[in-house]
Amino acid sequence: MSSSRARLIDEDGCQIRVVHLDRVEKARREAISVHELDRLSLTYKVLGDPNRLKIVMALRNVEMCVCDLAAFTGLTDSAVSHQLRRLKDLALVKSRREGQIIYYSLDDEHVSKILNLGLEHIKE
Amino acid sequence: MSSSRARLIDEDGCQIRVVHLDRVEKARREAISVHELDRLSLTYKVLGDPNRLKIVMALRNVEMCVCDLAAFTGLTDSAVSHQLRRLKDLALVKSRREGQIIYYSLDDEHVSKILNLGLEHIKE
DNA sequence: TGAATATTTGAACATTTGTTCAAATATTAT
DNA sequence: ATAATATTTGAACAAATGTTCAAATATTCA
Repeated sequence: MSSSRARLIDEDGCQIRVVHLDRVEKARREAISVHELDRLSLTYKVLGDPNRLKIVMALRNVEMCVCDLAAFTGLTDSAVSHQLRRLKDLALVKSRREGQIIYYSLDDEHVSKILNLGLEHIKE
Repeated sequence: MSSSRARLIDEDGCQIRVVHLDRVEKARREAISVHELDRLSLTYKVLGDPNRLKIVMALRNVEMCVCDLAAFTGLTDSAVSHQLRRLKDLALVKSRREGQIIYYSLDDEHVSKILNLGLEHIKE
């Protein structure tokens, strides 16, 4: 029997109930760092809003500026700009300036791959 | 020149400023449905919380029960159960009962692929 | 049956989030 | 310079979110 019921003392010294001690320890050993976990969850979170996702989906096909995205989403320029900043902070989109206009596009191939996998998943 | 500045009348009949009309129309043509957009954003949103993500990451390797996940995450059983329900509602995890214990695991290959891509992305 | 364990549920609360509005910045054209 | 356009910024507010707590289910074991 590879996993059996057990008890475990956690960081605070409190005894906590555990069913499969070996599994919990394995999970702890293989866990990513808190920093990576936070970064990864922020990455998904930023895709987890319909309007931001709509923006990102649009950028799969073409480079667009704030005005374009505002027209497409029905949001104000300001709202789009706020959302683009969050997307850029997490390296999901990048931008380049051409005169007054700033063009946004997806940051790299990972982003469109994540979107495609998500689409496949919901279409089952 | 494939795209030039233009104006556009939106659904409300309001004139809205647009820089690249052709791009906006292309984005509109190629947009997924509102239903799909909502479902997709919910899928990412559910991964967008550190504790839920920690749960999902743990389930990449082993099947675990609520107690195991509570021990691993440091959350109460109740909190884990609430989060698992959300994950299950969006088909990110599935469960099977064995006596009193309910074992949770990832729903399908898409989920671990999305996690791997996300990890690759943040590690650049 | 009744006690013990594992999990779920719903309401309540504090925190976080997305949008709006007004004002600021940056670039181009006159 | 000044005006016009494109975008950004910060504060404020309503709405959504995650956790807690207490109580309810579900299953097993004696």
